Amino acid sequence: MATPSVLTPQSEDFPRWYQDVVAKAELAENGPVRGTMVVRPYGYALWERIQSELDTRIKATGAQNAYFPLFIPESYLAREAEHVEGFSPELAVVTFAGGEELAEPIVVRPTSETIIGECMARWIQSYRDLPLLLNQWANVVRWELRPRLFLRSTEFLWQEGHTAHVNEADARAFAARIHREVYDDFLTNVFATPTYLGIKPPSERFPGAVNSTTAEGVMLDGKALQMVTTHELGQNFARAFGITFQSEAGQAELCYTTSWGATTRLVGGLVMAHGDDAGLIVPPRLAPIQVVVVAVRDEPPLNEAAGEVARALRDAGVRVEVDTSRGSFGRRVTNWELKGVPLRVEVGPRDLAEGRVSLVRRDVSEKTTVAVGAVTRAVLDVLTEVQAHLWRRALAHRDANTHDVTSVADAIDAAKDGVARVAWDLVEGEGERLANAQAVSVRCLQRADGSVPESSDERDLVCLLARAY
RNA sequence: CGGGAAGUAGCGCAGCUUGGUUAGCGCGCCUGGUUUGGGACCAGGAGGCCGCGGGUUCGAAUCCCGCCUUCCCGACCA
Repeated sequence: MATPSVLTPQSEDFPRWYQDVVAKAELAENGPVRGTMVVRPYGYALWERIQSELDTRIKATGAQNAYFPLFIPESYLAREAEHVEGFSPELAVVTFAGGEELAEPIVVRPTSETIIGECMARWIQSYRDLPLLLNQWANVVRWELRPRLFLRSTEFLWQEGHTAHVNEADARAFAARIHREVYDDFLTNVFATPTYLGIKPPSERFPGAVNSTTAEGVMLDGKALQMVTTHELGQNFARAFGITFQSEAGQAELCYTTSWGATTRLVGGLVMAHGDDAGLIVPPRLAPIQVVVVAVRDEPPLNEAAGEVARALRDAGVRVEVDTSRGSFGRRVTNWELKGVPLRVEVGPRDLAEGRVSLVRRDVSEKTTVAVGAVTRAVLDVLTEVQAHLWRRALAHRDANTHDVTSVADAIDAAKDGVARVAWDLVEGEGERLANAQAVSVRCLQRADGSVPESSDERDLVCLLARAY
């Protein structure tokens, strides 16, 4: 079963391979304005699955969805000094509308802390109104100099959570909960992507945050990708927007706020975390199509059998599709492999004669046969195994590409094609500058045991360095 | 935004150096037929402001200028 080469091989040119997958799996294409992206139906189906899984988890924490405007008065951003400084270079600003020059320029949201902060200030009166837990699904715009589909686009889709709390401990605990129960749980159990959980060094923090967490994935080429992030915003935005509450004791106090997000970048991460030279590989629990049933020939008995198998699987809760397209068998198979459907059920004349069907896993070149009556059980088992195998494989890849080192020079060297782990004390300051000069950055800080620190002031932290998307 | 490469049919490309009939090829697409267990074959067919704008010229895909877009490498970022 030699796999025909329809893509640039990863080993030949990884960025080219990535683009080929995005194009040939029909995930997305470039829009007419630089940096914009047309997300095609299959790419959007992947995003909808991501949305659905995250949204369920977000709501389980008590957060509620709402929607805030795309347009934000420029003056809002200016109220938080670091925030405006951080985002100014990538803002799209509307200065002309309705046929005339605007009195005050309007910013297209790069993120919504400011406009939501202004609402929070009005909505929160008393400690009884806290915590206030909001989330929105929206598009945002950050003018990108070097766009890449999904990984870095000028307009992208995301979820942004925004919360307000009575004190620092509550805010910190909630951000940590989101990091763990929403993001890490999703990345582990659905996305099958092991990450390094940690906090960002001060240099990489969100503009206006006092602390940012990250989950850094290790892609197949050894580069790191920030998959998700949470921020403790301290009282910075509360101060800027007057987000105050009356305490139990009757005192006016400033809230502590958080924000946290996951973006369409995850689709790019999916491609680069699990794909191979035949295309995308989607973990079963994420896959919009978990099983495709392919009749080997376009003949009534085969089509009927394929339809029956699909019906049984659908009844068992499997997301299944029957391939009813014309064209040669090989062509159709190749297309499903490009799209990364985790399991293919083939129904051919020989199968039918023997009362069985063939199962072909996408993650490994392995074909098995199973009696028609046992298909559902077998498919469920195989999907479970594929999910587990993708996790194990990605974990092994992450660990094999992570190297413990004891000097800045070795760290920079090891980070050229992988992740370097080294004491933060060695790197902080001059070492970080040296690394940055070589396109290597500090991806996150962890405690020595790999757990997530509460702040970068903790002693004896380690840092992970890598090249990053 | 700096350095490099490139824009010709849906995709990949040739043609440009040396301006001149009707702008070609492969894949894909449409029609008909034969096929079908890993990208099938035959025949017929459709599809082009040659990236956009300006200039030179009797005449521009081809020469000149400007702009836009894409890709690679850097600085900024989820």
